[in-house]
Formats: sequence, C-alpha cells, structure tokens
Amino acid sequence: PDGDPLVENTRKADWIKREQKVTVMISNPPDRERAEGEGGWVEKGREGGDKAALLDDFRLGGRNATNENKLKNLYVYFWRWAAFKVFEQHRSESDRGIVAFISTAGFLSGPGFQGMRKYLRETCSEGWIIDLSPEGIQPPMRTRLFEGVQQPLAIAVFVRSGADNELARIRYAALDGSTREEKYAQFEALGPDSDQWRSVRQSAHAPFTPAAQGAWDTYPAMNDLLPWTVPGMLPKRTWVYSPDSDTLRSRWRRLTAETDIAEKRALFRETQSRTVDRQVNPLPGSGQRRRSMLEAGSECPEPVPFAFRPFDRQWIIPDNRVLDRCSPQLWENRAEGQIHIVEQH
DNA sequence: GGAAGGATGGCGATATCAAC
DNA sequence: GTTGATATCGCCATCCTTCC
Repeated sequence: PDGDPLVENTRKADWIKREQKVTVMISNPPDRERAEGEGGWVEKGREGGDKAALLDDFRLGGRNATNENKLKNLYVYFWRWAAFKVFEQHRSESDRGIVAFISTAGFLSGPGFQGMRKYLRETCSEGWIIDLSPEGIQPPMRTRLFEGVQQPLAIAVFVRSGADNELARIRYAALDGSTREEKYAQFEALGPDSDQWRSVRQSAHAPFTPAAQGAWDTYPAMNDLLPWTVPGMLPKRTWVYSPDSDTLRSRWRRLTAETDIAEKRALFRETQSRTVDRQVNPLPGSGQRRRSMLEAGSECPEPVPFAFRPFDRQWIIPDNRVLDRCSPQLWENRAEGQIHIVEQH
C-alpha cells in the first residue's frame, strides 16, 4: 500500500535503476545457466518496442550462434545490463564509467562469448582481468575462494574514459596460490602498477587471456596440420562399453530377454533421442534396415574395439539404437589401417 | 567395540539447450 | 537428427559421530 516504507524504498530504487546516471557498478552477479526467460527486457527486448534486446549486442550470430545459448545465464544478463547502465544510457551527459564484477570465468575464453568480448573491447578504453581460478574447473577445495563453487571465477574491471575507436587495452593477472590464504595475499599485493599484469591478445573476439610469450603464436595450429576432425561418440549410457566384449554380450542378452516393458526401458536407460521403441537408422556401412530395440534378438552385434579415452581401449556395441550420438562421420571413415588421433578437451 | 549412517571430497559422467 | 559446453550430477571411498 501507499506510504509503506518498503514500497517507497522499492520505488526509489527502481527510479534510480531506471533513470539515474550510474558511474560505477560493483557486483557479484548471480550465476545460473539455462536461464532463458529470466532476463526480462535485457534478454528479450521490451514488449511492443522496436529496438532489439540488449543481449543481442553480445551475439555474433551466424555460425557462432550454436555456442551462444551459453549467454542465457543470469550473470551474462547482469553484465549486459550493467554495461548499458554505466556505458550507454547517459552517454550524452557523461562518457565515463566503471563496471567491476566478480563472476564465473566462462566469458574470458568461451567461444559463445566472442560477441561479449567484442562489445567490451569496443565499448571500453581499458580492462583488468584477475583470474581467481587458473586451475580450471573444479579447483581443489583448499584454493577455492568460495568453497561451494566448482566453477572458475574471475574479477573483471572495465573502464570507459570517453569515446574513441581504439579497442580496449586489457591486462591479465592470475592468482595462482596453492591455498586460499596465498591467493588473498597475492590479491592484497596486486595494484594497478604491479608488474604481474600481462597484456591480453588484441583482436576483438580473442580470449581475455594473456598473449603468448616467446614464439608460441607463430607455431602452426593443430587444425592447420590435421584439418579434418570429428567429435567422438557420446552413447549417454554406460552399459554399451566395457573393457571386455563378453560383458557386452551378457548385458545384451539380459536386456533383450526382459519381457516387462517398464523394466526394459529402465535397463536401456532411455533418453530424449533413444528409446526402446524408436526406429533408428543403422550405423553407416552396416547395411541393416531401420528398426527399434524391441525387435532386437538375443544375439549381440559383434563388439568392436574403440578408444574410450587416450590410452584406454575398450569395446563398444556397434548399434545406432543404443548410441545417442554415434558420430556418423567417424563410422563412415572406419577402415582397415586407418589411424585416429585423439584430441583431449 | 563394531555397525550404521551422515558428511565430505575426488573423480568421471551426463543431461540439457537452441541453432543448424 | 546432430552438435558443443557446463555456479551439474552421481557414485564411491573415507572419515567421523552416534547408537546399541
């Protein structure tokens, strides 16, 4: 109701968020992936408005669009809103501002965030990246600044000090202490003029990670030497591979002998793309007809050896009905004497 | 004194989404 | 139907406390 102090405060806060010029924004934005629909007008644009959604400025579209579902994350919505509020909304009054966020570090180098990096480089004059988790995903407990957070984290400070056409000059430093306390000590010692700062690559889409020292960048990339790559198989069920092939045959017999349909579905481990009754095209080169698991007999397709992991050779059931992603190109190029190189990601 | 069960951390696996 | 990346998910060994 009117007059309620909480309501009044909320109105004032909304007014500041909507109308007031904000020069400095400091925050630890919430993080949640798959947050489509929770970004309000930042994500979807205003209803009936003719302007595109703010988030579109973080998108490259085209071939990169397949990676850009990663932008549907609460922390990205907050980044985009903060950048609008500080750098864009009141540009005619003042062209200066600072956004300083601690958030997950995915935007530093993820391919889906190339458009976000381009925006920040083009909008800002300078940037500082403090990588809090150079260990990568799931750092050891003792080095985590927040114990419950398995994701890599980073502090990013971006400054716009006026209109210019130069890309932002960005520096990078990592806190690589082996304990939380060491990291805090490194952080305390870090200042704007410290000599730990390393320059970040200059091009608009490049990761916010340091440029290579020495000759590394002059070496040929893996894709230059081996231009043909395909993803490996992703069965989405663990029973289809095993270190020995007899285990696979007995599992197959157990599954095909099951007459209770609910039990059969459970044993099969159904997913969105593979169910016991779905008709599935055969693997390339197998010459079988399109059929479902319900028609399968007790005879297991002859297991074939495959590279489960580097240096870990196992056996797999070569049947597309049990493989969510069989990687058809891989099967098409399966031939006697063919050599495959496994690239770890 | 030993069984039971919760809490924790290590480790590898997998569900999920939209674009294509 | 296929694809890439992830403040996840799930299993399991270990440690610790509680209970009988």
